Amino acid sequence: MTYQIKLKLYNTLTRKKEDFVPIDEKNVRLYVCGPTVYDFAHIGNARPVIVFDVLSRLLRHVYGEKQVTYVRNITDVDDKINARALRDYPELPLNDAIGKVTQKTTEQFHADIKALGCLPPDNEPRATQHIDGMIAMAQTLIDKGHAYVAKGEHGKEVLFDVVAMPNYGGLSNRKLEDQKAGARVEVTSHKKNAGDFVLWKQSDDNMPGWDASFTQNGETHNVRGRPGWHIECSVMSEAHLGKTFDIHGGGLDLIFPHHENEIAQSCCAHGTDKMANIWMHNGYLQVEGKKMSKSVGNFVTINDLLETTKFGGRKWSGEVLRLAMLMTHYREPIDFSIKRLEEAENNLDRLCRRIKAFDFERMGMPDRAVQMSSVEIEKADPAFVSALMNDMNVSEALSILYGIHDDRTVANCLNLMGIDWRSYARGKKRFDFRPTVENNIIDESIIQRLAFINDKNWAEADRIRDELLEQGIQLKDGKDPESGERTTTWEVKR
RNA sequence: GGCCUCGUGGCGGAAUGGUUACGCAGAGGACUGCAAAUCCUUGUAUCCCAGUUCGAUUCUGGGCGAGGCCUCCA
Repeated sequence: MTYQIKLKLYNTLTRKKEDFVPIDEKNVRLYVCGPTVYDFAHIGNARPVIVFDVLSRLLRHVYGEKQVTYVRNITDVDDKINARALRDYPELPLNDAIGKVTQKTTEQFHADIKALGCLPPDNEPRATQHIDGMIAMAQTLIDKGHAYVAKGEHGKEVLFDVVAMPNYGGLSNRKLEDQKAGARVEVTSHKKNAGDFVLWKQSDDNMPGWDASFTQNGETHNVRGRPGWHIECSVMSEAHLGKTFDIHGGGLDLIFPHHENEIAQSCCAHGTDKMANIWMHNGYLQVEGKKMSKSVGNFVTINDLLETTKFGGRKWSGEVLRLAMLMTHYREPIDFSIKRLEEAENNLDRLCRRIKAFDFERMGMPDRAVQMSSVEIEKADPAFVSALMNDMNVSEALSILYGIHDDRTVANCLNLMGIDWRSYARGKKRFDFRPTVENNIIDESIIQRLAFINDKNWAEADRIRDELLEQGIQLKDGKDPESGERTTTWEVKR
C-alpha cells in the first residue's frame, strides 16, 4: 500500500493547517529561536528544541537528508551576560569576554539537549558573530524610512517606526490602536509611537558596547551600544537562510513581540512581504498547573531531571523526558508531572522489550542492534509516518506504534521520532546496576535457580529471584518453543 | 481593557456532522509451582445553555471555568 501523504503544518499566520510547499525542494529552510545562554536551560526550553528536532527529522525524511537546512541561534547578547562579561573579563575584547561567560552555559545546553536526542542544527549562529549585520540592517531601515534615531533616557536609540509598516501586527492579530489603549503599554516621550521598539541602544560608558554609527538625514550619530532584542534573529536568519525562507519556529510566547518585530524588521529592510511562509509555535509547558518561574518555586532544569533527584526523587533518562514531551501535541499546553514521566517510561520499556533492546545488550550482541539503528527511516510504518505528516500528530502516531509488533518497524519508528532506544537500554543499565552485580554473577544465579527448580526447591529458587530483584534485576521465565524447557531471561527493573 | 489558546472517562491524550482512538491505572481471563513479562476480554467521558441540522462532542452564538500574551521570557 502506498500512502500519498502531504506534509501539513499549522501556520500561526493564517491560523490554519496548510499543505507545506517548500520554496525550494532542494533546500528546505527552517529557523528556530534558540536559548539565551545565561543559565541552565529549564524543561520549558527543552520543548521547542524537541518539537523542532522532530520536525527537522520529518523534513529530512520527506525531502532528503541533505535537502534541509536547520538553523537555531544562540542568543549571547543580553544585558545580564554583557554586564558579567565586563565585570569578570575587563581586559578582554568584548566578544571574547562574552564567549568566556557563555561557554560553560552553552556547553551545558548542548549536553542537555543531546541527552534528549536532539541533533545539532546545521548552523548555530551566535548573536555576537552578527553585530555588523545588525548595525547594517538598522541603517537600512533608517534609509528606508522605517526607523529613526531618537534620544532616550539612557542615550541615543535607533527605533523601529511601527506606523511606517502597514501590516504591523499581522502575526499576533494586534492592532496599533488597541495597543495604545492597552493599560500596560508604557509611553515614553522620545518614541513616535508607544509600540516602537529598539533596534540599537546606546551603552553608558561603564557598560559594554560595540562601536556603531548611523546616518540619518545626512547627520551622523556615533552610538557605541548594543542591539535590540529582536534584530538578532532577523539578521541571523537572513545570513543563513536568505530573505525569505520556509518555516520559522519558536515558543508561543514569542509571537508577540519577538516574532512580530522580526517580521517588521526583515520585511521592511528587504522589501519583501513575507519573512517566512510558515510560522509555527509550540505550546507552553507548565509545572503544577502554573507557568514555571523561579519565584513560584516550580522551576525545573533539564539537568535537574537528568542528573539529580530533585524531581520525583530519582533520575530520569533523556529518552523518557523526550517521550513525555511528545505525548502531547506540540501546540497544546503540557502540565509536566512525575506521573507523566512514569507513563512515558512504562511505554518506552514496552517498546524496547518489543525490539528486545535490553536482551541484545545483555547478551553482548550489539550487532543486530547496530544494524537495526542504521536502517534508514523509510522503513518506518507508513501509517505512523502519515500521522506525523499531519501537523506532527505524535499522539496518533504513538497509538499506531503501540499496535506494531515487528521489531524492526518499531525501532525505525522510534528512530524517526529521535528516541534513541539503544542509548536508553544502555543508560538504564548504567543507572540501575549496582557495581556488585555483574553479568556473569547474574548468569550463575540463574543456573543455580534453575537447578533448585528442577529439585522443586521453590523456597531457594524464589530466594535467588528475590535477591536479584532487590538489586534491580527482574527475572522472566519462558519456555523454549521447541524443547519445552524453561528458559530464564532478565531485565533491569526499577 | 485588547488579543490568543483550551475545557473529552480515575489519569494522560487523539479524532470526528452519524456505534467517542490509543496509552496508563483498575477488573476478569490465558500462561506460570508462584512471580515477572506477554497475550485476550472488559467498565467508565465529550463544561453549561440556546441555535443550525434528520442527527452536534464537532459548526454558530451566549455563559461558566482554566491558562497565556500585551514587559525579558520557549
